[in-house]
Amino acid sequence: MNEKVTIYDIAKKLKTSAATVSRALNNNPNISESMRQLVFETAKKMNYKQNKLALALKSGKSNNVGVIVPYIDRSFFSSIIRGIEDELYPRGYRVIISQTHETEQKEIDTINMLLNAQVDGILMSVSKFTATNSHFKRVLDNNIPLVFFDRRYKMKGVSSVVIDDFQGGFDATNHLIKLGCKHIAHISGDMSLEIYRNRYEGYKTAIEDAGLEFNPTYVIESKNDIEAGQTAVDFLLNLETPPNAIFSSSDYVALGVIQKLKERGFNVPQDFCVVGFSNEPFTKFMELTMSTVDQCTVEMGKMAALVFLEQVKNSKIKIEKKVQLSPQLIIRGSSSKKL
Amino acid sequence: MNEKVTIYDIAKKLKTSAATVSRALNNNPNISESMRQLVFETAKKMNYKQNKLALALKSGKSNNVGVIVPYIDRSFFSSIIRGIEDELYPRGYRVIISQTHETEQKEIDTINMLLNAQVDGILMSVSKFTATNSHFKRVLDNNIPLVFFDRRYKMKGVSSVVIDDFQGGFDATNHLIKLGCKHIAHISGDMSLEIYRNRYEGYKTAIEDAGLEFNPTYVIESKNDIEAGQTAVDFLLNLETPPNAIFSSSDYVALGVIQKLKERGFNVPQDFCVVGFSNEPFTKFMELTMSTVDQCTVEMGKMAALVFLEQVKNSKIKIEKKVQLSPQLIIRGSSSKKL
DNA sequence: TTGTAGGCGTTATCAG
DNA sequence: CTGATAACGCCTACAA
Repeated sequence: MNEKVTIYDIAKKLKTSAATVSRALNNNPNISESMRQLVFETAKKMNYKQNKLALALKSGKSNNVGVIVPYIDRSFFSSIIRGIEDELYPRGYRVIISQTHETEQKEIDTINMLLNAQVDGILMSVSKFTATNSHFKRVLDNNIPLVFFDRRYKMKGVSSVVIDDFQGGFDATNHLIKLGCKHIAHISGDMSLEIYRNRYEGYKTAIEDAGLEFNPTYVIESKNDIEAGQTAVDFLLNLETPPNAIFSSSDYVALGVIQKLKERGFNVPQDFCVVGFSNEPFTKFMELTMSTVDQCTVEMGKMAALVFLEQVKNSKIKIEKKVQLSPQLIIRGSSSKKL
Repeated sequence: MNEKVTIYDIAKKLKTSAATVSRALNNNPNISESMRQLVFETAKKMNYKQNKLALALKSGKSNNVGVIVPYIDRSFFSSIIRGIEDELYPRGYRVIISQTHETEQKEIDTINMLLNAQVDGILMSVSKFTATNSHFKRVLDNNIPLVFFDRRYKMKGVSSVVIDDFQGGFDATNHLIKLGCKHIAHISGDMSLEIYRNRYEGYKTAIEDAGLEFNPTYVIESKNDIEAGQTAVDFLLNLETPPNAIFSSSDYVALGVIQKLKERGFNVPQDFCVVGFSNEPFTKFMELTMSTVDQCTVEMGKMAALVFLEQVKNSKIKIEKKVQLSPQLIIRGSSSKKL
């Protein structure tokens, strides 16, 4: 029933021109106050809605930003997106979400679609299996801001927001050392990924700084799931000198670790301390709550949004901003013994 | 460096017209094969990207759909969104996300923005505090499909996808009855919300169908958090005839229930059975895993997307589709005793 | 202060 | 088969 009403319709009813209506609506100074009032009233009366599409075509700015993540239903990513949306919505930007399902092909497709859709910026976390970067270059060539968060692809001209994984690994390990643990093992994710290498480096540095012996057999590279944690424990406990603490770069692995430890009769944290990484929601709902490292996800999202906004503001200057947020060690039941 | 290339640029280079280029690119039959080839090649060579904005303005279809949820970082909503995106992306739709933070004002604002942005449809879960419906009417007046999922506002002409909350409540309670529990309490969320009333009705019906006595003092209305569960247990255990099982319409409340029960020396599930609702991720990571009712969130998202697509296809007919998905009772540790 | 005209990039219509 | 032209809705010189 409600056919779309345009500024022409308003102009016709007011026996004036579309230009006048446009000026009135945009609070252009060169217009009489009476006319402005009149236009506003009839616009409201006729239920006029500005067509942002036309505006976008004209101005070249869509006021849409694309956000690309592997999966939106991982708490880590959804809370980053929350931060982004919270920050960008009040500034009039709409957030377009896409998932890559961790495949490079979908990442490429998605970027092409977003480019076609004339987004004003792309904020993304790189898919695990991305090996090429020409699609990122294309974004840059089109002169639209590209901001990586968490997982980045190292290249020139791109800003990124990550947490200080080294610091996180260091803090977690150091906490275990302070608790009196002398034999601390580390279960890492895929070391070909920067984030896991950095957490590992933090671990190693903490060990060495404390004058403890670094033992390479205490370092296990594994998948990020519960089973991997269980398997790792079985392996570690069979060593000649088994560890009495574990820092895991994944909360899921840490969960498997705790399960297996209990199964084998250990008391956590009295006999054995465990610290995970990510502050997944479940870590605080467990019977024995888990110590972990919080990655400030909402904060990370907000920061990514702010970096984007800054680039938009200074569109002439090419900024390459690297923001590194400090992770937050959260001490809970799995590593709280007092010695 | 890479200035935007349009079909005019291609036409110029090929000394032909934009119309021809457009036809070639769109595989219009009225064009010579040689021309088509030539256009495709040079388009690729010049790195041409179709401007979807212009197309959208021309066609009136933006190929964007708006999705509105209270908060994107709740696992319930993010996995619905995942379902929506998975379904819509391959069909060329992009998904615009916004959060209402459970306020009606932001819901209204968001709908206005999305309308201005000429979205082709709106899929949403109504904010808890929404009391009016004129913004929904506006969507309908603009003739764009509106699909509610989970929380709906009862009104004519709007499709919705919900789960059968009655069934969920019934199944959960019936499961407890079959386990031999005779005194089953129910902790409900805000009864002014349809979903909680329905779960309650399911509970009540199961009790009565089994020939057990329905006891109104066993029904508690509370907030959806851990503390509320703890408080409720304290209250229930002080009754003359305390219950020996609880069906909670929230997993968080159920978690508080289990915590408090253990604190007071009960063994779950031997002395006391508990079933929650929602299948929050943490329920399967707890030491004592929790029985709950899964709401098929990804499925719900997919279904909402399909209902939208159907409405787009038959745009002349006004469809008002009510889809009700069956919830899935998941039996885990907190209610698994054999009698 | 107001109106006219042109253009943003496409596609559709109508001639040729 | 191909080319000009109008139109989608808006903004903005430029002219009046």
